[in-house]
Amino acid sequence: MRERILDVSLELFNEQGYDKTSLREIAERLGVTKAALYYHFERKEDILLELHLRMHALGADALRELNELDTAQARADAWPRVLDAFIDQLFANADLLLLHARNQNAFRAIGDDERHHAANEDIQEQAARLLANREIPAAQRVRLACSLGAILAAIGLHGGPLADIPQAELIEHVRVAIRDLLTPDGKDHTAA
Amino acid sequence: MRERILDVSLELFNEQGYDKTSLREIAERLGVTKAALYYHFERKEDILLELHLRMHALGADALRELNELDTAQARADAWPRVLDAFIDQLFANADLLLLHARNQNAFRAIGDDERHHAANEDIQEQAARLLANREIPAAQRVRLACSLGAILAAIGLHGGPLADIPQAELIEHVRVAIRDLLTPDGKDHTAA
DNA sequence: GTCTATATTTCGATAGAC
DNA sequence: GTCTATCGAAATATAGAC
Repeated sequence: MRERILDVSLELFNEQGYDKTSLREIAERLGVTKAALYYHFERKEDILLELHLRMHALGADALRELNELDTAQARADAWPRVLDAFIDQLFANADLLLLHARNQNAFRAIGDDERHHAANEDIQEQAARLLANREIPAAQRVRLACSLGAILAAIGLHGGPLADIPQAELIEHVRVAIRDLLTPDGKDHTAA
Repeated sequence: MRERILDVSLELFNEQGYDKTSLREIAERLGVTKAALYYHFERKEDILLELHLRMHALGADALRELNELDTAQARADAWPRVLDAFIDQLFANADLLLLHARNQNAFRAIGDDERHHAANEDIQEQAARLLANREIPAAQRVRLACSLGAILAAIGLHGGPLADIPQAELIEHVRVAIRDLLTPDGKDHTAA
């Protein structure tokens, strides 16, 4: 049941947003009453928190690999490879990603919560630390940031204007595009 | 006064999100009462709508230029140039962009509103139409989508992990990166 | 585990004086 | 144009029976 609540909540949060989704709606779609939800989750925030932890688990492995590398340059160099493997995983969990992209504000409010900062290292914090690392050339840091945004945009727009493109094909396009983005090619951009 | 309300609202919406920002807070920060706001805006939604119209105005010119081109291929070809000029404008209005990125749900709710669809063509719809155009090769459409996401990410992260990079430098990095992203370079990605 | 009922709070919005 | 005061709705959350 706890699982069904999380599934339905994720659906509704993505459709209408966290704030505009009431517990009554979640309960209705589940065929139960509002009060029943409180048996499984103490507060509404806890539902969102649990969904957040799932995304945290998603990237934990990949980012751990990055952090085990010694030098900052080595981490930057490894990024393309890690990112490439990452893309599949991100697309496979598009709904979790969209939840975060579309409800940044709601998650920020949770950030001040106890358990969030307490227990485990957040994936977002790890990514932020990498992007903030001044030992990496600024140009490369910007490209890293752009690559994340690019992937997220592709996933988000796959439900919209890019809906006609089969996912497998879309992923391949993204993969190649990201590789172009992350590998400066010294092309003459000043044109003729 | 109407201007001050919009300024403060934009601030608060970006800090806490549209839904979690109450009219009471906006009024408090302005040193007036809630009721005073209702003299300038009939509904809370209207504040958000007005902010939306400002972003619409932002891109209207650039996108009009695109739509005046005849063939779909011509529009795709012109995109890099338009986008390049666009980037400056987007960075100059970062707060408006972040508002939209961080409150997608709130804006979607407004989309069903009367005046929004009635009067003018929305910039987002125009961009969506371009991205959905099947006359453009899928690979290129994906790259267009990615470029938008990349720019947005750079702007969003400039307030965070990339804060130490001067804006002028950041913009230049983005400009070059986007150019790499939009021009497939036939590099051998299969590596050695 | 789920229910009915209700407490509590907060918000958007209105009425009318100044 | 701004105020005080209040309405009505909706949401989170709780209490206690089954």
